[in-house]
Amino acid sequence: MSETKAPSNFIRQIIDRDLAEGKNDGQVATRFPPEPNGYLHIGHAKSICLNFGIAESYGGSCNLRFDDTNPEKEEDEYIQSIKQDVQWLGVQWNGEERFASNYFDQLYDLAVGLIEKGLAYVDSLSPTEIAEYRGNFTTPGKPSPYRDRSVDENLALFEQMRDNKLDEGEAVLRAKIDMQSPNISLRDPILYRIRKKTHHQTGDKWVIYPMYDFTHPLSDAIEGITHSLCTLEFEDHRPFYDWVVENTAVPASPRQYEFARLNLNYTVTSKRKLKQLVDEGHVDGWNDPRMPTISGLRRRGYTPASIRTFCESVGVSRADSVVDMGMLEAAIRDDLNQYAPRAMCVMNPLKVVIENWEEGKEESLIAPVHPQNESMGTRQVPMTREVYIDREDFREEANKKFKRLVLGDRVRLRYGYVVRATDVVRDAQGEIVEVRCTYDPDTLGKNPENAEDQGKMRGVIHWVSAVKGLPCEVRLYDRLFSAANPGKGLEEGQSFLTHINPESLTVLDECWVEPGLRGALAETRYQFEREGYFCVDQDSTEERLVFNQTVGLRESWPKEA
RNA sequence: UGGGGUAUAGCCAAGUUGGUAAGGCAGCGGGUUUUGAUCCCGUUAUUCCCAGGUUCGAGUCCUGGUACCCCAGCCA
Repeated sequence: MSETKAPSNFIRQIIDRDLAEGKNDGQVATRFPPEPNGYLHIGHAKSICLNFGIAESYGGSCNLRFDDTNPEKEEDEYIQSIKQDVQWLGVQWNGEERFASNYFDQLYDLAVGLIEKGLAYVDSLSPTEIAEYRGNFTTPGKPSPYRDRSVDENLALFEQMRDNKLDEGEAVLRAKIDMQSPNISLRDPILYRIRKKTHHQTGDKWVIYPMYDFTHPLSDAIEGITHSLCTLEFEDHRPFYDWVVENTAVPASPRQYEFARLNLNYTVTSKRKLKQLVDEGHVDGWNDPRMPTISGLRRRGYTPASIRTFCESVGVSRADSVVDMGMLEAAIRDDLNQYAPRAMCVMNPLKVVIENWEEGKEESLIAPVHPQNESMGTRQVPMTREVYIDREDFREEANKKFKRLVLGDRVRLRYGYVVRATDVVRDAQGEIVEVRCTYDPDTLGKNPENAEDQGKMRGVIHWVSAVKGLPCEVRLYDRLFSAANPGKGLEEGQSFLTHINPESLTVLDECWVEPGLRGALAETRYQFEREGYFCVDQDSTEERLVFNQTVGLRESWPKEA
């Protein structure tokens, strides 16, 4: 996964130092711990690349662990999709996938241990009372009247919680730390709550579930994780993470380190918002090609390698940042440019008739599959009297900067002959429906000798035979949101949804692609020359190909063309 | 407002004990080119949030400010 040396970042420096000091017996163990409550997105890819990348370069291991402590939000569908996405990204987790729920028995015992040490108690305050007693930023919390229950009473009550003798909200188990702490997450954080809900892994075995803050350090310790990497918002929880590790009988002392989560402009990377886009039908599912989900990027045509190099290029730091979408696009262009087979596809067809080309004559032109990689071989492109070119590639008149077909001037049909536009045919509305041309038979593989006398030679354009080409559908995508930071700067009551770009999807259903692509399988990627990178969509059929535009080619146009 | 963090180019981001600002993306100029692509060459911070201070020397140390982010779920 790393041809290049992984770049320096503060986490690698910490690990280097730990190793130099002989910590953890020289071992490095990380984990990627998603909650199965949604699909993975590009932000998770950053975490995956970080955790698995570190494990790989230090000869360590990385576990895949589902943080499944809240049966209310989780589903098996998400577990399956997460496993598939992680695999697709090309990393391999250590052994079988783990579940925090695998440790529920141990966690329960550890909680009992805390009660026995007088470090945890059952609180019978109501949820609203607990919030009131917690205080706020300026007001310290105050102790619950139940804070000083005896160990025996706590033990009995916790058992009642577990044995389904109490109702939801009637009691919680809390750590006894410091209700006055300026760090609110230390004001007797809740360890267990009652949730009478069937769990996707443990079924109805439990009616009490441990909280993330209690579960995570223990799961890490149980699995022998050495470096537990999470995002910045958990910074305030680190003292409690350490408290849990110190005060329970666990076999290891993992350490938590926080890094800044990935933000991309013109999109959202919050599970809540992505779920809303799906649930309300603003997009066509989690794998809609406009979604920043792993499955969406995949369907869009992104490769695992491009996502990995992107993650490497954005680096890992503790500074809040918003990465430009252009970086992601640069990564996929760079990857695909190297090996994507080239093909010609006309998306807005305009018929061209070559008047001096014999009726019915067909010629097979030879074109390289890749201009810089001869080993990819050649392909055959049929040439006929009638071909399609893109409407954008023809103008009745244009200045010299326009390097395409202009009435009276010449242009090369890529891999074929030089043609000259002689006339146009219009329909009743006056719209051009056809361009009449002549071709120079002596220009295959060589340039015309007569310079300007037949009109200016302007450039090279792509085309597809009107009789041999394959009709197809092409889906063009634009950014999902029209604002760099969706939802920002709006009035009260407006949500990020008001920034959805109404033109994020354009379906072109009268496109023509060269016949060699017949039968191409879903996810096959091409560069449509002069247009961009495209991949075959899963909606394709034998009869009709459907392509998704992954990304356009880089464009450097003279300003006033 | 109490606590915890972060500030280096348009966007990410390196910068080890203070020694004279990496790299990528984007941009700009030029060359090659049967893709306005690719590739190649060159260029882009006298300056590191601001103000003082220490020092022969500060992005790195000290002092004081400013801006932004996170925390008051029985979510993760």
